[in-house]
Amino acid sequence: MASSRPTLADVAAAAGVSVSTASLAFSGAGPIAPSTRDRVLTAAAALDYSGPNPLGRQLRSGRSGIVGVLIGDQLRRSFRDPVSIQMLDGLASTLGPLGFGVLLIPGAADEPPAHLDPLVESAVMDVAVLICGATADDANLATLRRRGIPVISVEGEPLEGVTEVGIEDRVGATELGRHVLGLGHERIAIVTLPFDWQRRSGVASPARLAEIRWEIPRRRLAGLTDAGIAPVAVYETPASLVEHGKTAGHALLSGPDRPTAIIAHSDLLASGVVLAARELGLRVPEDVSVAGFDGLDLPWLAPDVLTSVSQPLAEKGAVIGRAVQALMSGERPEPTTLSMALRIGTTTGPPPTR
Amino acid sequence: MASSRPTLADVAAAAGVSVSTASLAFSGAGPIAPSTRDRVLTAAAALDYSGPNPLGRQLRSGRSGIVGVLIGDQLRRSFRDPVSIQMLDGLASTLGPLGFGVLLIPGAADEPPAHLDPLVESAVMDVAVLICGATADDANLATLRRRGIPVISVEGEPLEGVTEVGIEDRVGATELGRHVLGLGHERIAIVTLPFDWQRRSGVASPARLAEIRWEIPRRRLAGLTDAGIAPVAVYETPASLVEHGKTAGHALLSGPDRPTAIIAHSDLLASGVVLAARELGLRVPEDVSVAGFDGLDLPWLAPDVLTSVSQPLAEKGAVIGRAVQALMSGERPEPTTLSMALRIGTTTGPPPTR
DNA sequence: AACCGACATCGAATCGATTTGATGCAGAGA
DNA sequence: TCTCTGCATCAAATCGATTCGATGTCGGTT
Repeated sequence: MASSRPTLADVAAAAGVSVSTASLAFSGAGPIAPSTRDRVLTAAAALDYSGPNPLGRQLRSGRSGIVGVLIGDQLRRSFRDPVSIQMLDGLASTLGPLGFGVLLIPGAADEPPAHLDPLVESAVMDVAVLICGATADDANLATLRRRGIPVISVEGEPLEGVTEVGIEDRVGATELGRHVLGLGHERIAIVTLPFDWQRRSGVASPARLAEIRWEIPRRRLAGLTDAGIAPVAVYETPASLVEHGKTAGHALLSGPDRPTAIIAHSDLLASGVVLAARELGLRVPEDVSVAGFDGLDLPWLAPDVLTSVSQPLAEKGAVIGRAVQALMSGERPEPTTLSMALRIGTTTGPPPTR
Repeated sequence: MASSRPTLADVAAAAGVSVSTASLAFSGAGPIAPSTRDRVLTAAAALDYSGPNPLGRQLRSGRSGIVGVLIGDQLRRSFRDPVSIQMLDGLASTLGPLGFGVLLIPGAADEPPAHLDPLVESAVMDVAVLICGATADDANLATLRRRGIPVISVEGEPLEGVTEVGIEDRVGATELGRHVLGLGHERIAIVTLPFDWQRRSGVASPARLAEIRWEIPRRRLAGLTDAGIAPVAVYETPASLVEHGKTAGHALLSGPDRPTAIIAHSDLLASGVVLAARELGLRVPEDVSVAGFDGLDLPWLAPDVLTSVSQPLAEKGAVIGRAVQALMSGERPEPTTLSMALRIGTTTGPPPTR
């Protein structure tokens, strides 16, 4: 009593009212005389009571106000990608004012995860957001379903009972591809996001290209094919990081018959390619054109601006936030697909005349 | 019953045992006959029961398994800094296996925050971590104290009842300063982290230098002073971002009597300075030396390696994780101060001979 | 045969709040 | 004066689990 923190019952006793009345004084849900409320609040202040314990409230209401965000990768890697960060910021900004908190659930260090994440199994959450392109055989997804937690999937494949939020990246890729083709390029190479857990690094064989597991590289490659691009090489990277783009750029630009244009599946990869080109003494875009994906502002490339396809990251976060809200009010929100916009920068131009 | 999810009581009824026995079957805390446990687990599987509801467990135990991390800034800005990310990754990696989740609590968009963050006020958490250098007058800190939530403060000022985790950045700054002085530099400029909520941009006046509110720039400046550096200019930036470093670099290196060395309070700022120097046609380190703080790997500067003072970011996260664990077992963990290590890269050298 | 201890199981209290339905009281209308 | 209405208040049930203390049963010891 003296040692532990005061409870609503203590406050009610001190104010000389019942627990229910004290509850009403805090929640305001129900009729209460102003004088009584004041008395309760005064007693609470005197006891240094900091408001109703959220645990009790949660048990009663069945709501925790927590949105679990499954990163599907280690934070270290995932959060070096501004794409994740900006979306998460948009999400947190939308959710915060609604009283929701974001619980980070990082992926396992071993890939594919051998054991289920204990947090997915046991953490309290009202809604889960898979921000990593979920697939149907995802073990985490199965667990969330069993627990009865509504799921929002970002850029994943369409799944039964899951709210989708996506971007038109296939269309965006096609636009980007058409832009590059329109400049007159014929020898075009592609630097892709990882195909699966293997996260290989190197030029992908036709066999490898036929077994792309993850949705995002598949869609973006398909979009480029739609544009009519027949790449001279498709280079797979282990993650969307500058250094992997650099490695790919060196590999693609060092050999004979180098491509005149390189299209990367992310701006981070593309910026690595630009850096590699510069290191090799190649001018961008005079000697080689480079295009990316996402539409980020990359200060270290300035004054160059990457040609890219912009996705509305903050809006993506906001859309997810609204979907969370809708799920909490018992609605089944519609799947949303956000459009992308071609951004022509300074890193693409006509191919060199030889 | 049929509509809502099954509870432990339903499982117990189906298995023909009491609720307490069913609880024992799941928790394993107490003697139970293997046959009985099997019966309960079978009944649970038949009912599609996914294990005890964490809300109920939490109310009883008073523990939520959630660690609140107060970012103290917008995610967007804060997470563009690899320092925060890597530390957060270390923290999440340590906490995850212990069954703790990380709840992100972003700072308000308006600065200083006019209203209290509702999450600080009401979110469930066992421990709060202030990763942004807390000051004594922090409103969030007061709220957390009132709620009786133990607080861990990273790189903040020493505060009553708060567990400190810090780095020896004052000492590190001194080592870095000695290194630069030892090379023979006399005209040294400093690019600092923001002094307070105002987040000004530009050369700081002596008056301004006397009223630094935030701990980190104050300590790092003090460390450089300890080394015997009397800077020709101290340039304050609004945030630790590449573009702000670039702005500062342009301002400091464009005028007459430019400094021969620039020391920045973060690697991100320092890398901006390097980029600015390159844009101005200055060679690093032949024309100007640049040093940073944190010891990050910045792929876009390669093959250059920034001279810097490394802090053990992953270890910092791990130390915080262990402090959380200690606080949960009722101990009062000792404050920890991690040491830094001078890393001499390729961006510092002797001053140009004129 | 009486007793004791170990062990499995159960009933009931507990955690801290919300919420429903009941109660009491005051003022208005007949 | 009696009743009816409306409002403030309260007692008790509820949310879903954990845990303490009690009960019952069985085997073994003296």
